Amino acid sequence: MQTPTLRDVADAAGVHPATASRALNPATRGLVNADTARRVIKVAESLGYRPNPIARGLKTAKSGTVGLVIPDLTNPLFPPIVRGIEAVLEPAGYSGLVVNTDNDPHREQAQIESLRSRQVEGFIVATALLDHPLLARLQQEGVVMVMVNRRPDGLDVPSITPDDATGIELAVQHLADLGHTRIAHLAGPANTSTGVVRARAFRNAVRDRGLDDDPSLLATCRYWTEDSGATALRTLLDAGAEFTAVVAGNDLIALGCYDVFAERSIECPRDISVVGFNDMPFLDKLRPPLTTVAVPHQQIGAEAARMLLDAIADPTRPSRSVLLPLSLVVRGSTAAPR
Amino acid sequence: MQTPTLRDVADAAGVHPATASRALNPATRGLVNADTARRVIKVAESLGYRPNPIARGLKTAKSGTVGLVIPDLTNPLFPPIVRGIEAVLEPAGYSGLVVNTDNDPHREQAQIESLRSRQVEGFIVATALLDHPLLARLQQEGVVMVMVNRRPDGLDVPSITPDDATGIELAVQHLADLGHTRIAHLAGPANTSTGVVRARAFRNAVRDRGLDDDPSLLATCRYWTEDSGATALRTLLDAGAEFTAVVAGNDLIALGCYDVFAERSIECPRDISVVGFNDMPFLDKLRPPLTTVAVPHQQIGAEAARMLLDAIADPTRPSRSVLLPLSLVVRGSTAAPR
DNA sequence: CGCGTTGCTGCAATCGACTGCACAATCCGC
DNA sequence: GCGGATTGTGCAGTCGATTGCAGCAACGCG
Repeated sequence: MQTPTLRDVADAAGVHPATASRALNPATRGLVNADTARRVIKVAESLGYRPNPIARGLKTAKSGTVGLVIPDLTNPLFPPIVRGIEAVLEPAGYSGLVVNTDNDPHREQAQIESLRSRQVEGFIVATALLDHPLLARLQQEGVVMVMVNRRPDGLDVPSITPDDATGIELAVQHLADLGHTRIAHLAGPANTSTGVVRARAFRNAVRDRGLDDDPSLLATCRYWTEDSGATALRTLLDAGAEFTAVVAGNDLIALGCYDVFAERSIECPRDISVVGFNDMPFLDKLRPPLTTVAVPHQQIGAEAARMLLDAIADPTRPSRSVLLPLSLVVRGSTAAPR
Repeated sequence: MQTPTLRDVADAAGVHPATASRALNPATRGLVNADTARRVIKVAESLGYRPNPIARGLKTAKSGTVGLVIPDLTNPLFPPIVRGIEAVLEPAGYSGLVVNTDNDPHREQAQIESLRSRQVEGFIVATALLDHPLLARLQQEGVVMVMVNRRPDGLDVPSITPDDATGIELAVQHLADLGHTRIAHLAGPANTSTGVVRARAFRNAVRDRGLDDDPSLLATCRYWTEDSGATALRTLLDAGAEFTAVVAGNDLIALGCYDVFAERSIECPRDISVVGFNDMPFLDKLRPPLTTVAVPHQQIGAEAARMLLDAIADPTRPSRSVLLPLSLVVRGSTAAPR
């Protein structure tokens, strides 16, 4: 016999399947005589009974799965988030279905449709752009979801994001402490909330400290990539901007700076200091090791999963947004200006 | 109305649900009048009908999901493999459920049990140790699975692995061409097939080329980690072994070497050359950039998924094993010996 | 004209678990 | 010792799609 069914358990325990079902379900166990329940449970165990989630899902319209929508799993940012999510999902009896959108709206839509037809009970979305009609629609349809890392405009959705503003402040403060006064910022894409939030935080931080707040020290990257970072830095340099330090929108952009440094034999940190953002793995192996803002990715994932489970349990619960605190990891890419 | 059901489609098309079902299923469409089928399909489309995989799964005992068992998603080795897998699974209408085992046999067992109760139709396993009783048991029970990256002993399971032997040969050949004659090997753990295969390949390659085949030039790492790599290299160095190049069991072990170089002010590649294995991301950003053997991870994943789908379609199909070709990426960590 | 095919469609059961409702058994108080 | 309340269980229908079997119509052939 393959995996025993509820009926097998009921027969073996000498009760009706309905009774067995109630005995096995903690929520309805109270309806059953305690002795009977115990007996059923024992029989179920000895038979190695495992409820079939498919059958259960058919009746209850619950699948025990949630969709994880991320741009690209091979971006080192996301694996820790996914692990954090699964760490919470698993003990709750849920699993996550991961899909990659490559930031392509069509792909995203198709993937989300596919997940919905798979009856996922909710979504954790890491692909939110500032303006995101698809998510707005889902939201309207009452689909449960939680945003991580990004926060879309005008959408009342729970979100977990790092405290970008404070992170940027840490970076700027560190550079200011070292004596830098002309600090450039290579901002992330303007259509991502992360990009604009960090850029705004940068200007505020610079102003608050009375450092040079010069628009010519700001360049915006088209994508969150090394190449875009390199391009942005070249633009700044070619325009003749003068600065002794760079706050990069994220680590990949900072890596792009390293490429430009090599091209133009600029020495880091002697000529220019650089601070990244995210603390990707292996940054300490770079030469020089990259100073960066550490983001608790795993914790972000865990928090998001918890929030999603809450929302699934009670969809009327008002949406909260959580900002997670960051810290600066000082390594070798920052030093006092010459 | 929420998502329409088959019954809705049937009603709208004026046919019996059974007919609608047959019309919508390509495999049974032949049983239905072509006109009727066309009509049903059109109605289904206009209603936005999406079959409910849960209900379908209940009847057909198929879930459209497969389990992906990996040690740790945050290890940069795995994300590309997972993407490769999903790229193949998705168009076939399957999704992958990812679990992390952290190489803990208990956790692995629990995870696999959980996946089985979720009715996955097969497994892609990346955690295989050389001796793996659990997998042997599953195999006996007729569970469909495919192994990636590792090949367990005495288990007749399809597997996709990089052609480790050839990869190691490429590395050794490259070093020999540069003029190295005393080459050390920091082998991966002895309980992993990858570890022993590469170590064996190393000895053969060295012998074949008439280089020094000295047992004192071999150290085995306990784990596939930076720390283990560093420890192994220190052991070799402390024992007074003389060599001008190191072939590391993988990139992480090679990174461990970098740490030791920094500790003992050994200059790479001037004093010692290093070759890694896997071509993890961002290796080109190291100083010096790491020469390594590139493994087509995404392709490995894709191939594994294809094989698994084949095996699901026809479980009697004999198990094949595929070796994927590798290439050497020469960067800055190798040079001629002084 | 009658009988047997063929082709298409409908009926109803099924997968495994859940659940509203009815009914039986027990218990209580009076 | 009887009516009514309180448990505890069983019955049967349900979720949505699939499928073996039966039935019906049209058609061909003798």
